[in-house]
Amino acid sequence: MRMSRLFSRTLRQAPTGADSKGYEYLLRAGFIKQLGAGIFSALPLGFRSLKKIEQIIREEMDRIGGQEISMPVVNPADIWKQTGRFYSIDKELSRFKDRVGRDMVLAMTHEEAVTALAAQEIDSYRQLPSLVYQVQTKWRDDPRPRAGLIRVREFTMKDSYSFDADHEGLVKQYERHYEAYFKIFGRCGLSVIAVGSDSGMMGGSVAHEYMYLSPIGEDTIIICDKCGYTANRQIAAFEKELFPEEMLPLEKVETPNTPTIKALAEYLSIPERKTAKAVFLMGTFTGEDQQEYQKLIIAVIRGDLEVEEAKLQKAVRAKELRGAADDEIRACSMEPGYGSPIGARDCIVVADDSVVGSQNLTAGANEPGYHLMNTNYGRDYEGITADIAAAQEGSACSVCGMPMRSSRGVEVGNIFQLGTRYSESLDCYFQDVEGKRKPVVMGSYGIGVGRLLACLTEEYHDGKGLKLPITVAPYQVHLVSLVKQGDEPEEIYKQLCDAGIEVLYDDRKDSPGVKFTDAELIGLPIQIVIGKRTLQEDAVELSLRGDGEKKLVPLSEITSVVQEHIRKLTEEITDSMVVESLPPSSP
RNA sequence: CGGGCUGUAGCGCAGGGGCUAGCGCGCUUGGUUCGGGACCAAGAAGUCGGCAGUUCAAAUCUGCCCAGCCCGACCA
Repeated sequence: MRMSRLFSRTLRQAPTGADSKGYEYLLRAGFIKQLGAGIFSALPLGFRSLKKIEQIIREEMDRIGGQEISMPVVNPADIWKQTGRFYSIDKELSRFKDRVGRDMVLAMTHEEAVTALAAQEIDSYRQLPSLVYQVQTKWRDDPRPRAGLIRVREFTMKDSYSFDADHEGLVKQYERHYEAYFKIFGRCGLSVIAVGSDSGMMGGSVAHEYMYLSPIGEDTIIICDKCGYTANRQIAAFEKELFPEEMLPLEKVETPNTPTIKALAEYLSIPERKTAKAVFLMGTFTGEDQQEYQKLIIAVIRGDLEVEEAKLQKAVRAKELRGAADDEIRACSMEPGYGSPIGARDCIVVADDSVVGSQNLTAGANEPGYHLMNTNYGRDYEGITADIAAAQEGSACSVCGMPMRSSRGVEVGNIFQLGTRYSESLDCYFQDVEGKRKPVVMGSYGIGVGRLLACLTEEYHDGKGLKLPITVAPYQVHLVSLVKQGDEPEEIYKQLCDAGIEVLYDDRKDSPGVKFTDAELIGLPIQIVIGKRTLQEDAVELSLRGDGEKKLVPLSEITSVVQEHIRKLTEEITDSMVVESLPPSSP
């Protein structure tokens, strides 16, 4: 491609709002352009990178037996009603009516569509196992898009769906994906870790997320360096130290101006672990009649711990949680800042293991300025008991007991064992060897293509611009011509193209400085400079992005030398690839 | 959805009741230059986010709306 003809251009200054370096360079190098909040166009350079990522994904999906298909972005709402997600998902799912008034949705994922499709195609065990995938646009009306391509509303996703006759089959396909994903990310040059995750709105039991560890990530990952346990904090287990004691009688004490655990512990001179904290949330539930209703939830946890809302939401099976307002708390006979489940009414009490296993905790008296000492679960109040505590930096690993660390991560892929939830509700059944009708056992597997590119640009840049790995860079070679006369540049360009090498050829009439700066900004892995000086020696200058080392290459050897570099650079990526297998004891 | 900030030329910004709305970069034309964001000259380009109001007069003041960004809520 000639740069004089390139549709996009580079920007000297980043548009405002480009807060991360990766995003800034994507914009400045002319890879992407924003159209609206969380809505982006891919320009030629960005589009080429995205295509390369997709190609890698296709190859690895094909390798594990995937067959590519394409499913519609617009779905009739019926199938979403049948699985219940039309009702259970909030505004993130965009709905509209067609001209006849039929309910339609913009697919945010394709479990419904693929299950409806499989229901028509699959009727015998002989057709199983099966695996289909697509690279398709998704729309999710995220309440707050941000961070460039990391969190957008419209995006491209590779989603695959496995169909099996039984759970063992599903596990096999799941394992294959588990490894294939490491190959995909590895070939792109991104190191990720797989962590156990919450299955969220997908339902199902086992799920993993692939995390690119970075401070810009919005997920918190808990990692045990000792034994290798990793999990999203939303489900991360940890060992809680309990403090069992003989129960003592309740005692009401005056505790002015102590609405927080910290203030209370200081006022009474007791450690925070001797207190019970009440966290009030309003949960949205769907009743048996499909009607939504709200109910206050009081989560009780030991004062030295924090509530993990995802765990809590799971424990109470709420569709949604939000912080409760003060008057909503008072409506249930409790007092914000001095609250406890003792004396509460019309609400759901959830007690963390920590308050079940530790006695004589100081909790609110539901009266401003007063607390109760020696409250005890079971004697003074009851409710659902569960682990609803958030693991933190330093929490003890539930497997080996060592202190764990926490890290931020970006979720670039996920895999779910769905089971039969979708096949049952959409009537996707097959006949087994014995002629018995059974629901197909399904798995669902996603990779965010744009998000992956965003992570790659976060990982691969320096002060001057991008330096994407050769496997995903839009072109392999940046050919910079500094000479105004002679046919050499055109000949070299043609020669490289004819050899099947991907070349971005800077044939513009700009000054050398402009060309060098743009070459660094776009950051293609191999850079070739043709100058008067080099031509006098019948050579060009070749350098690799990042190492700054320049060497002269004779004109006659350019193609072979470039091919050798491409081979080596590609090899370096594949050599450093680490493919892990699904740990046998995984959740 | 709550809180905050910002909308003026392609990008980055200045101007903040008064007469033809500016600057840098970019763009166009001509010339010079030619290995690290060159120089000279001449140009093109903005209904100042929208609507309404106040005023003799609004980019400027007020209200409403829209859009984008940041924090939070939220989120496969």
